Amino acid sequence: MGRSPCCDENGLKKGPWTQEEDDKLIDHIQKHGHGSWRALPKQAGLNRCGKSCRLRWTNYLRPDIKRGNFTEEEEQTIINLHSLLGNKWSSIAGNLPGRTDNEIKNYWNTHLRKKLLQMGIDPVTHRPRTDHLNVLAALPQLIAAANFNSLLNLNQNVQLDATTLAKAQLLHTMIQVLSTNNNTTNPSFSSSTMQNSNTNLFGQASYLENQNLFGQSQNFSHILEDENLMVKTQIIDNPLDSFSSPIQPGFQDDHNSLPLLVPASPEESKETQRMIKNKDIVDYHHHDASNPSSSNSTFTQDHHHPWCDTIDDGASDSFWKEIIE
DNA sequence: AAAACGCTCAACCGCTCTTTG
DNA sequence: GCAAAGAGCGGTTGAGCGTTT
Repeated sequence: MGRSPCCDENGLKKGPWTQEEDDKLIDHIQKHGHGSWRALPKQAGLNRCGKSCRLRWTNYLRPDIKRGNFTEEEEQTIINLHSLLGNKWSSIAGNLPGRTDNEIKNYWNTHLRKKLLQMGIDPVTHRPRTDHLNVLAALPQLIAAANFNSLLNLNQNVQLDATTLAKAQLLHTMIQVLSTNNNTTNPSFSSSTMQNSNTNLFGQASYLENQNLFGQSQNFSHILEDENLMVKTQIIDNPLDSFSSPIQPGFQDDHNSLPLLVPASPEESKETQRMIKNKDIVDYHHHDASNPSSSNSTFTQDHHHPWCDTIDDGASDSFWKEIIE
C-alpha cells in the first residue's frame, strides 16, 4: 500500500496551527472522540487533512502530554532503550508517560546524540568511538567495570562472569596491543596520545555510571518481549551483562575477538530478531560453540568458554596488579 | 546594528503495517 | 488471497529564535 491520498488533496491548509484551529480540534475530539481521522476535519470544520489533525492531537494537544525539560531519569531511560531498540521512537515513547515519539526523537537528535558523542560514545552503536581512539582507550573502562565487583551484592555467578569477562577483555586488549603495537614509536603509545586517551576515557567511564549499568533498577524485560528480543531479556535480567554493550571496544571484527555478550547495535538487534523469527535462535545461542572466538556466540552463564580457564585463577587483586604493572 | 550562523522543534513527507470488505 | 483504506512510524524540513561575528 502506498502513500495515503489524503495529503494529496488540494486546498488543504498546511503549516503551523492557529489557536482557532487548535480549539476546533480539541472541542470536536472532546465531544465526539477522534473516530476516523480522515473524516474528522470535515466534521470539525477544519481545512486540514486527517493526518495533520492526528499529528497535531497526538504530538501537541492531547491532554496527557507532558511538556517541559526531560529529567535525568527520562534521559537515562531514553539512552538505555535506544541502546536496546535503536530508533524505535514509538516504543521508547511507550515507556515514557506523557512524552511523544516526536519529542523524544527531537530530544535525541538535538541533545542526547551530541552528549554521547562528546563522551566518546557512538550514538548508533552505543560503543566507544573507535575512529579517534587508540586501542588502549578501553583499558580503564574494563578496569572500572571489573572493579564494580566490589559494589555489587548480586549472586556470585553473575559477579564471576562479569568480572571474568572484563578481565578477559582487558587481557585480550593487552595482548592485542603488545602483538600489534610493540613498536614504541607507534603513535598509539606516544605520550600525547595517552593523554588524549585519558581525556576520552574519563568521559567513557562517566558514561558507564550515567547508564546506571550496574545498579540498573529499570526493568526493560517487557519491552524486549514486545520486541521479541527474548535473548536480550535474558541478558538484561542480569544487569552486569549490560556493560558489555556500551564498552565493547569494537574487537569483534578481529579473528581473535572475544565473544559478544549481546547484539550491541541496533543492526545486530535486528539480526537477533530475524533469527528468532526464523526459529534458529538455538543456533544463535550455540553458534560455533566449539570456537570460543566466534564473534556471534552469546555469553551466558550456561556457556563455558575455554578461554575463561586461563583467567579464572586470576580472580584475586593480584591479577590486576600483575596486569597493570 | 545587522548579517551570518547554529539550534530547536513543530510539522510534513513518504513509507510500512494493520485492518477491513 | 487480494486490494484499498486507515493508521502509525521514522526521517527530514524549515520557520523562528538566540548567539556570534
